[in-house]
Amino acid sequence: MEKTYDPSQIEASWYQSWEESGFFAPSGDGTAYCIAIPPPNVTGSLHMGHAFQHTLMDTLIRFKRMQGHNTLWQVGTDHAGIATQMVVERQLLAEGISRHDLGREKFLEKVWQWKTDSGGAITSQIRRMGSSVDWSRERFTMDAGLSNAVQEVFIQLYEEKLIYRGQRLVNWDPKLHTAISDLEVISEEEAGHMWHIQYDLVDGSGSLIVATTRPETMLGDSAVAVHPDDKRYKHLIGKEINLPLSGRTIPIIADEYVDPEFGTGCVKITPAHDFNDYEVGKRHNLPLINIFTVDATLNDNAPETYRGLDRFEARKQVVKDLEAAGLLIKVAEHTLKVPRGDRSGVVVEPYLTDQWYVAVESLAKPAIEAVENGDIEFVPKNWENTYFAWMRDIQDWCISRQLWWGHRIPAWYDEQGKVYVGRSEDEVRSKHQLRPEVKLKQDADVLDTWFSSALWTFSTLGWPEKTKELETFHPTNVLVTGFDIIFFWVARMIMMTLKFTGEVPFKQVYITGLIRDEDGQKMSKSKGNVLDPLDLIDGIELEALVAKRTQSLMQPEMAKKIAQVTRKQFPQGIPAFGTDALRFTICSLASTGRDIRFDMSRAEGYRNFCNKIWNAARYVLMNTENEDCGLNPEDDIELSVADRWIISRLQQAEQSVISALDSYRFDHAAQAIYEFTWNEYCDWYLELSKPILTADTSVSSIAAKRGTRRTLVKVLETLLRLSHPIMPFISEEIWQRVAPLAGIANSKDSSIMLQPYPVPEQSKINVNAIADIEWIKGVIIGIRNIRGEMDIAPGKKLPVYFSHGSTEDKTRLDNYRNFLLTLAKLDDITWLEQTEQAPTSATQLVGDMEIHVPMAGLIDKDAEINRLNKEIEKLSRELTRVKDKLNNPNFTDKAPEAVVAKEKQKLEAAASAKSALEEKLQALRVL
RNA sequence: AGGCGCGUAGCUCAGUUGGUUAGAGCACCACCUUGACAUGGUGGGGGUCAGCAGUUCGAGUCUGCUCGUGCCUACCA
Repeated sequence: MEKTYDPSQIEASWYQSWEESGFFAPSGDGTAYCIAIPPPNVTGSLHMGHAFQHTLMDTLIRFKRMQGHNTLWQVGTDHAGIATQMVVERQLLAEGISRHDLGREKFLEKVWQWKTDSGGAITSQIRRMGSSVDWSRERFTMDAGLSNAVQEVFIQLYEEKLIYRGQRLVNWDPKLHTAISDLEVISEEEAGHMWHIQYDLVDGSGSLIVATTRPETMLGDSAVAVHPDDKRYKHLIGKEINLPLSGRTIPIIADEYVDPEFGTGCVKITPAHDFNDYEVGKRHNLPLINIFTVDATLNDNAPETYRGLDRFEARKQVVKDLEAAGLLIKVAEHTLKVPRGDRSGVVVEPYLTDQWYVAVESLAKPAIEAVENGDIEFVPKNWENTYFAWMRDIQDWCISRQLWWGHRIPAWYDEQGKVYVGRSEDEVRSKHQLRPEVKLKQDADVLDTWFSSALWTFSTLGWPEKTKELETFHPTNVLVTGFDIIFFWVARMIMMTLKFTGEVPFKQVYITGLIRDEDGQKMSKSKGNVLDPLDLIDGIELEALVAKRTQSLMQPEMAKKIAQVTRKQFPQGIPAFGTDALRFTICSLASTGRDIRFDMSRAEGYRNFCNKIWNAARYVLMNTENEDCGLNPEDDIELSVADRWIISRLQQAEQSVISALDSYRFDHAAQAIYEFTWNEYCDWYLELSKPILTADTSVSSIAAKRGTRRTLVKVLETLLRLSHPIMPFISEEIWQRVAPLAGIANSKDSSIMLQPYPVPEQSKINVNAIADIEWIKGVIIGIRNIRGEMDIAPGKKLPVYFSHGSTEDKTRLDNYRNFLLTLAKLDDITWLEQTEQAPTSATQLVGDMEIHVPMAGLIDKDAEINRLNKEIEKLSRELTRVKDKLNNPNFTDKAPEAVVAKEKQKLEAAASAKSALEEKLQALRVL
């Protein structure tokens, strides 16, 4: 093996080998365990959020697979209607073509082409993450099977009147020319103005001042509203006013909606261009005057001078004209929430159109109950509140989009506009007995992308067919996703799946936090702080990183700043950490219920951890390959205290990892593996194995060497299996070499990923061995402490004396002398009986036993006095604290006996340690 | 306006049902290239657990308030 772990060397081939061997497919044995991947955009690329979620899902899947479950990780991609269509349209635009120039059919061909060309990127990136998804079952939301499911669902909902067509105000995106759902509108505060406009009464008896943030919409006003109880305006209710600029007269109406405290207490009512005004208009039977075209330019309902103007141009013109007419009373600075389309970024208009809706109320009810009664459980649980809050106030879902890329709505219209819904035009004709001369035209719209996503767990398993997969793997076990799509996706999945399968889509929902950069900022292209998981795996040069981050920015003027920041943050570029280190980092950061700041230094630390495992394996192989590892049951085997100890600790580590993974505490699982591997196996066990393996057979028998080799190999082999779900590549690479030494037959078609997951055995935990090793560690650490504090060279061999020891200490010394000599680098240990006096020394305590390192030329008296003083002071502080506690009758009376006993023990230990050290101090002082 | 979080070492974070002297990694200081590993070893320094009050024998942990901070939902023209 190479001296240094190099992920690029080992990660390249394993994935392909696993995939080709069909290891990712369900085994067919055991209880089913299934995760449906949140389908990424087919033409997208992997970002940190994916890397994060995929790591967690793969860890679960590999864990369950090794535990013997029949696991399926269902993979697939989403057609991502608007996003994909926009990309292709942008490409066409670069050639000077619009989609309308091409026509629907040709355009769709282009999109499919683009999907074929670029759709492989995301799937190959998923592979790089090591994700053990079943590629043989890969699905796409627009493939035939899923499209069929979409159609069936649409038709059934329509027939049950749960899908309907209606005319109402929707959020209209004037750039994309489509309706979007409430969820796709992002409202953020922006600086704007509040214009105060004077509307004169028709009878000339006075005027009203109306305050508005959108003066241009006054061209579509149908009324002015005041609060019915507002004394200032009560007498004006029912009167008519002259609407400036448009020559119309509109009434003054009274409506509770108006807040008399806000603005002037008079509100202009524009039912066709404001959601609230729309409701007011309905209550008062006001006419809807639509003044916008689909582009949000002014249409023929506006006075002639404004026609054709863009809405913002029109606003300027209206303000100017009002000013000229002396009707503009005041302009005030005003911050307001501006609704923008999440894809286009342009201001969305409330716009009156015909759209298709899902009536969600009856679907929402069982979906709420499923979470209330625990059929579906959110992890962490507090997300259930978010879910309930939204579901209990859910609005009908606008599912039609005026796009071309997507599932076409299976509805046809005759020339009278009558709607027929069915699987095809033929079916519609025969079902409704339409004569051939009746002309039918299919609805031009497509469905919201999330409509097909909502069917994901069951449509991918073959629904509406009653497939074996559906029966076996549905409901799926857990959905791993971000909180940002709880409404978009999770809630809608729950509703649709309950409706069509009678089952929940998943039993648990694990909600991950958002991945942020080191400064806690959201990663975004426009901020130039995006980390590409592939760059963390493979590494990237600074110049390439800068180029990548500054390429094709929406705001090119940001490029300079982004380059600057990037150069400062990554002066050396990003080193290659490898997939395993990235995955381990992700797991260790994945504590529940909070966002994650991605910290590069953590990744570096875990890359080092991989190197540590790698080198531990080198050591083990070096000592076991071509050696007798005790596999022959005929041979005598002797296990050392270290062997028994590490086996005990391994059981405990296994238990920790398993219970952590069972409760989605990936951070705890990672930590347990890290600590066991580094702090116990490497730091202590490997060191303890050295004296056994190198000693003369008169000191360490053949059977003992065998036992230690066997333990070295077996523990490592188990540790690899324990780590495999988090670190699939390095564990496989090393396992292939180690497994035969551990007596596990492996061949080319075998893999660690098919091996059983470790099962802790209580009977293998040896408490005596644990106590003995603690003693050994205590002695060694005590001596090392003296070395460190006294500046004694680490290589310098020391003589030491033990005094005031018990018979147990004596036995341990007799048994473990060799460990102590080697690990503490001693040349001799002298046991002193109670009556014997140690030479002048630096002293450490292990329990009541004293360890003495003679000063003789090595140790500075004053330094030792200082060190003792420091220790004694520490003990004094503790003594005071414990004494106070025990002197408090409230404590001794009320605290549980065990707690009190513990405190008493503490008191005794501290007191005796303190007096022992004080004695030493005294002795030194009189010297 | 409502809701949900967060605030623990210089930084990023753990800390189960309240119970040793509050932990880890990175960073820092000193010493060390010893035969797995300098992507390493050994030793060490560093925290008023945001603040205040309360409950309790005992609070990082429970309650209330305050401050700071992040997000979500709904919105007043």
